[in-house]
Amino acid sequence: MKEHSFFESVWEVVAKIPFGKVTSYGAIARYLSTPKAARMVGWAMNASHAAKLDIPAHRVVNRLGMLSGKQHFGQIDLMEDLLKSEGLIIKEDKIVNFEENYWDPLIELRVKS
DNA sequence: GGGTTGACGTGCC
DNA sequence: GGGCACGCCAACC
Repeated sequence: MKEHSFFESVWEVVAKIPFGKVTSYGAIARYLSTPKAARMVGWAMNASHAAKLDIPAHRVVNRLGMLSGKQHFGQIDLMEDLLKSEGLIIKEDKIVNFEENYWDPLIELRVKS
């Protein structure tokens, strides 16, 4: 039995992001009831990458839809390319159709009434 | 326990 | 929209 650290909780949410959808670090943080720990979400992405986990970190951007973490993908254009291949429109490190493809775990993973 | 870190967010200019 | 200062907090040393 493995303890669920904050990082693992983040990875669990990110892994549920559907193809072609994106969300923000803050949204994940809010979903985990720690809205002020949004920075940790980004750190968790870095940790997941280091741990070689299969986490779609490219689907997580900041609240402005900007590819703030692109420089952590090894190749600068990798994140942008991955998102483009999923139907997203990127212009100058920013997702143009961000709101259209925004996936909020608070809504999507909420227990439907 | 204390200082540093950080792929963020909010407020303000 | 861009830039800056500050806050926030889990993980790390």
